[in-house]
Amino acid sequence: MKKGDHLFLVDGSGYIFRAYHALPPLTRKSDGLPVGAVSGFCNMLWKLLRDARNTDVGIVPTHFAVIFDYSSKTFRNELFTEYKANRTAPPDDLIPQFGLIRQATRAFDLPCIEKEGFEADDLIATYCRLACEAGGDTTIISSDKDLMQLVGPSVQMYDPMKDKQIGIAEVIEKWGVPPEKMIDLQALTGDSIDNVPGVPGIGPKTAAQLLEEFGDLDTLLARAGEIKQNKRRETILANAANARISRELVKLRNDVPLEEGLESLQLHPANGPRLISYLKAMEFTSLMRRVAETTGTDASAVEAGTVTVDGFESAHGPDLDVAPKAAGATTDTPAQDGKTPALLARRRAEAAAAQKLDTSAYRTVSEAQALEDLVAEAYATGVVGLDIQMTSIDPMLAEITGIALGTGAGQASYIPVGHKAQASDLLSDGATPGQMRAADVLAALQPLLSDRSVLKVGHNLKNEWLLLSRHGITLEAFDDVMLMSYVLDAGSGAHTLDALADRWLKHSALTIKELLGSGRTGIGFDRLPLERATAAAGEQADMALRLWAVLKPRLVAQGLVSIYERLERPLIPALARMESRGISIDRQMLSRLSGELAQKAGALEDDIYKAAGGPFTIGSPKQLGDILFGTLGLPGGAKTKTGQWSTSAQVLEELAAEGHDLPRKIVDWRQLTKLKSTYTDALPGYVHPETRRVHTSYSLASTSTGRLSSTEPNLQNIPIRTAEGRKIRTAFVAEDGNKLISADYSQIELRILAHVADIPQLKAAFANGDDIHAITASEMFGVPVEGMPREVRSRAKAINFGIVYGISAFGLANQLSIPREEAGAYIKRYFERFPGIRDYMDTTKAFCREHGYVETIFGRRAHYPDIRASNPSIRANSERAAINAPIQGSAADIIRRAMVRMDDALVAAGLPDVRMLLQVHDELIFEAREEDVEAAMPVIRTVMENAAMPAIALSVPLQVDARAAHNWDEAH
DNA sequence: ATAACTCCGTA
DNA sequence: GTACGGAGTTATT
Repeated sequence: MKKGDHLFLVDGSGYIFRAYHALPPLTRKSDGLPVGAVSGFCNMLWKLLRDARNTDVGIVPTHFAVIFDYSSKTFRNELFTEYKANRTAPPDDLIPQFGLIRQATRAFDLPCIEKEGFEADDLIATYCRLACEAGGDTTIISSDKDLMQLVGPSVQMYDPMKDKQIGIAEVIEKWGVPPEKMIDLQALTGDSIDNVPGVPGIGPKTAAQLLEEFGDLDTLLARAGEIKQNKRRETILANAANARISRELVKLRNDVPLEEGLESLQLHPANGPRLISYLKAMEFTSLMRRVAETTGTDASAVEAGTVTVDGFESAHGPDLDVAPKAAGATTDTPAQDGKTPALLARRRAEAAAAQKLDTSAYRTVSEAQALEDLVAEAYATGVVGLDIQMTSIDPMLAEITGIALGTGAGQASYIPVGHKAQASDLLSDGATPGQMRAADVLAALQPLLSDRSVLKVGHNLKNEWLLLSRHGITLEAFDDVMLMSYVLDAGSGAHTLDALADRWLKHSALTIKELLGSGRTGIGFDRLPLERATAAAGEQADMALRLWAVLKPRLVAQGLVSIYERLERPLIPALARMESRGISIDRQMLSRLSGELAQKAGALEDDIYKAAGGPFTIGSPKQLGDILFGTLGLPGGAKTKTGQWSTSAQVLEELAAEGHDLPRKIVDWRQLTKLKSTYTDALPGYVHPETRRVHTSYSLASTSTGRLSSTEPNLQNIPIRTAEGRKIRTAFVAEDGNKLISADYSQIELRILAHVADIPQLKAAFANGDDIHAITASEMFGVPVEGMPREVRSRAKAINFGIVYGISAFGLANQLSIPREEAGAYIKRYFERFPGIRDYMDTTKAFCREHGYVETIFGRRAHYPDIRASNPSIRANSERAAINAPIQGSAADIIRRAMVRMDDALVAAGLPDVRMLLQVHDELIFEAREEDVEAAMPVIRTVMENAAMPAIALSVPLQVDARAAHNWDEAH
């Protein structure tokens, strides 16, 4: 063991008792063997081994051991016969689990350590000392206070059930003394369960206070006479001997002679087949599935091992230790060289493409017994496809039409609940017969949907999540194939279910259009005959499940599991909650604004017609172009790609600057009509009939960079730049007694650029809180920051933005309205002053050319297949996008992390009523009761500013500005 | 009815 | 120069 290594020591015995009491009882299905604690233990080990990085530990171990008590007799009984004497025998259903847990440890291929005469705690103390001497760090997996004395600079504890780290600060917080005084504290308080006498009447608070005052136990006992409180002084004096004995009992021995040295605790890759063999024998289906996925083992090829059970009649009968009877899996060293998951992924893809999708076995479920059987089948499989058909694409408005569950390839069931008579049957509008009541179906499915041990696989499950939450059901344990595809293939190909089925299953699914028709003649899914509905909905659930089998191994093979699990999947509940909360708008104000805008636009229209010599459709660029550049003979500028004269704002502005009247009026008219049609007229139409609020929908998978997008309505493009536009923002308001809080990252993309390109001047400027554009201008033009002309700073600002967008001389020239040569000179100058930026751009382009994608600082990928295009213009487009994506995408990842943590952080801060409502790329908008606002703002800022941690320690600080007001305009 | 195009609102 | 979504017009189906 060496410096940088990290040893995990699991307190196995401690865990057994804790898990037994904390976790719900669980028995092996086939024979009723109690296995709750074993299951908890296995899940915990797997989590620590596979993704300790994703727990509060945040570290991947290099060494690992599980430590057990050998027996209840130890050297402490010689010191004090009554030690642990009043321990009662463990409960009957816990007894068989002791042996099973040791077997589990061996199945995990981990050292299982115990020693006669010593407690597990002594062994842990000894390994801690050895690791410390070797320069390594240690994490003790336990929350037992008896072990807290070991905590120090290189030793921490971790509570796996609460996902909480315990370091020096946490010990002090909990007990009021630092770890090295824990022994003295426990000597004073004693422990009734272990029969450690201590001093009667002294609890942790008093003990901490005494130790604070006297320093340590010996000093306290020597100077006990000085204690003012009579009773306390007397009991301490009378129990001094007990305190000293107690100290010996609680003090851990760190000199236990060990058979296994640190080197034998070195962690090696999981033995997939061996572990699966054990898990199969224990019938831990869902963990087995996860292990199989991750290690690239075909679980069906591994036979269940045998487990020995003491003190319990097992149907599996007695046998030796766990051992796979057949190592039928692909390899014994899965995941070791990275080839196996890739192989598995490829094999799965081939199998999926080869297997024809057969819908003939789909069933329609219309009675309680069949539904019950279906639920039982789902539990047995452990993973099901899920698709809910709704009456609207908007889950805030939709009712349930039917629910499809896929239980295996070609196996799906559809439970119709909301089908109505067919459209052709105009006379009856009643419900189709053969359907259960929605409420009964939901009640029957609720346990399954909320059960963490059964994985629900669907496509774009945010809608399902939101709909179910409206019915009081929390969807737990789900995977979303759309998000998996997005993580794997953002930038190359669509992520719709149809597209994925086409790509991976070589199956062309029925499109909505084919199924329901469209437009006037189209019907709703609820008008479909049950037979066709079953085929269509079953197919969706079936496809989702099959796609999962293809995409999950690909995630593993490409090392993208963490992105998916940290940055994508948890956003489903987070966004669903935001969408369902919605935001309040002032409809009166919008209607008043509409009137004003109409009046102003109308006045302009008259002027425009006069100047043009007659009425025409101002909104038609074609007609407008004809009039401006034909009839009126103004000098035309740019052309559009179809050869028309461009009438863009930029062209019109230039004409206006030359003294022409009409173009200015057109620009103004366009602005007014844009605001009216897109915002003041459209927004009220989105107010929900019941909540009276506007509920946007966020799309998680529609950008190439990782940003979200917002639709129906798009609340990410509400005006702000012009005074006229800002009025629209003031119509976004808080409820009475509440305020809106807007918190936005300041210059997050430039900060990320400074970090990834490692630019000393920019990093220093951000660290000092300087004006970044002024610093840039100063570097480039040699002008001092003090008294810098506005014009100089704003040029530098445009260049900074340009850099983030993958600058070109052409683009910068356009932006600044300067000749291209001048823009080119600026860029050259910029690269001279900041050579790191050019390096970043060159290496990013080269990386993208080599791999076909670029990565954010967290490892999210964005693909640019055109990066190798022979057409220079297409290639250059991809290059700029590739330069921008890591920056824009990293910023998107950071705010995603903040959003994932936000609700919990607010609850933990005692602010459960503060609601996150909107995200606008670098801004989050909340609604809070007025009395909560002051407390909420620092919590929000802290979560946002620390969102990159602990995964990435940015070399530049993040800064968040937060403001509260009654409306969005004033809050921003 | 749908698609393409142009324009413009945001970060 | 990056990333989006939506409205309106026009041409096509």
